[in-house]
Amino acid sequence: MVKIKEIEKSTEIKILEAAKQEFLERGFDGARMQKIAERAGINKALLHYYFRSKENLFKAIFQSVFENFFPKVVKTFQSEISFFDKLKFFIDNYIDVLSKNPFLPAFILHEIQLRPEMLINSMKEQGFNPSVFLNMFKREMENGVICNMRVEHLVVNILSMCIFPVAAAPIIKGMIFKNDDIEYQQFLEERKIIVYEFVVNSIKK
Amino acid sequence: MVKIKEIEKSTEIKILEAAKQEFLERGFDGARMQKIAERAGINKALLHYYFRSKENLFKAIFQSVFENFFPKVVKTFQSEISFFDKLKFFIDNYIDVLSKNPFLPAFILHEIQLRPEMLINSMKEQGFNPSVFLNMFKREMENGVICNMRVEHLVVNILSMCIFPVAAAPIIKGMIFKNDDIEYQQFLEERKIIVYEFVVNSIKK
DNA sequence: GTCTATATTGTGATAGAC
DNA sequence: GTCTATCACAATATAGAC
Repeated sequence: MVKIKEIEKSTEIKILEAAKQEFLERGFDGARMQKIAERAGINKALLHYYFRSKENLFKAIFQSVFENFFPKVVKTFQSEISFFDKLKFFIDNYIDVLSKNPFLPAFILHEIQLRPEMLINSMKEQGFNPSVFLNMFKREMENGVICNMRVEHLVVNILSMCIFPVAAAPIIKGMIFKNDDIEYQQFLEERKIIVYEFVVNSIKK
Repeated sequence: MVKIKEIEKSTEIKILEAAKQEFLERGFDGARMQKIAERAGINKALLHYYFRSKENLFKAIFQSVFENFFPKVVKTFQSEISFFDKLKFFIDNYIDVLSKNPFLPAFILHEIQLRPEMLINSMKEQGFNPSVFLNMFKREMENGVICNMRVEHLVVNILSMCIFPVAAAPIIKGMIFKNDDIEYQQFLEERKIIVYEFVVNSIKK
C-alpha cells in the first residue's frame, strides 16, 4: 500500500502548498487561481480537476490553517509542570509558530470579518474548545496562585500580546525598525520573555 | 465662499463615505465599484468621473482612515495631568474609537501586508511620528515613575491589548459570547479598566 | 455633473484531446 | 491525470448623449 516513489510530491500536496501560500498572502479575494497553478508548477485546469472550485480549495486551506491560529495546547496544559512553567511554555511556542507563519494572523483576522460561519465550521471540524484554556486559569485563581480577575480578559490579553505584533509586523518594522527584518525578528524573540514577565507581574499575588 | 445648501451632501462626500464603508468591510480586492455606487446612490460612471480609478479612490480612503488606527495623541500627552492619567485617558479613548469602527483594525492589518508602501505614504502625508509616544514612556522611566524596560515592548503591549480584541471580534464573540453583540460590547467596555490596571500592575515600581 | 450604453480586460470554470 | 483552448461572466473603465 505504501507508495514507492516519495521523491516527487503528489500533485495534490503541491496544490495545497501553493494555495496555502497564495491565500495566506493575498486573502480569498486577492488570490488568483492562475498564480496558485504557477506556484504549484501545473496549470489552472488541474486545480479544478482536484478541487472543482476556488471556494472548495479555500475551505480546505482555511481549516488546516485555522488550527495554528489558536494552537492546540491541551497536552501542554495537562502536564505536571507548574502553572507558570506552562504559561512560559505556551507563550514561547506560540510566538515561535507565528514568527514562522507571518501572514497567518492578518489572514485569519481579515477572512473572519465577512465569513464568521467559517470560524464555526472550523471549530466544530477540529473539536476546538476554548474553555480548556479558560478553565486552567480559573483553577489557578481558585487555588490562590494568581489574583482574581475575569479570565476572559486575561486570556485575551495574553493572546493579544502574542498575535498582534505579528499581524502588525509591517507597521512595526516600518515605524520602529526602519524595515530591518533582523532587528524585528530579534524583537519578537525578546517578546517571549517580555510578555511572560509582563503577564506574571500583573497577575501574581 | 461658503456654500448655501448644506442639506444635501455633495456627491464627492457621498462617494467617499460609501467607499469607506465598502473598503473597510471587504478590503481593496473584495470591494466592488458597483457596490460603492449603490451605497452612494449614484452610478458607476460617476465614480470614475470623480476619482478616475478604483486604486485612486482607495488611496484617498486609506489615508483618511489610517490616522484612526494610530490615534493622534500628541495633544493628550503634552497636557499637564499625571502620567497615569494620560495612560488611562489614552486607553479609554482608543478603545472607544475602535469599538465605533469595528472593521478598522482588521482592514489596516490586512492591507498593510502586501502594500507596506501605503503605510510609508500615509505616515509622511500626516506627519505621523511614533517617537512622541515612545518618548513619553522613556521620560517616566528616567524619572523613576515606572520600572525600566524597552519602551517598544511596553507600547506594543498596550496597543496589542487595545487593538487585537476588536480585530478578533468575530472570533471572541463566537467562542466566548455565543455571538451576543451586547455581551461583547460590554466586554470591550470593561477592558478600558482592565487594560489600564493590567499595564499599571506590570510597570509600576 | 450625471446618466446609459459599451468597450476591455481579468478570472473562474469547462470541453475535449492525449 | 494532465494539458491546450475556450467559454461565460464579472468588474473596471470609457464614450458620448443630455
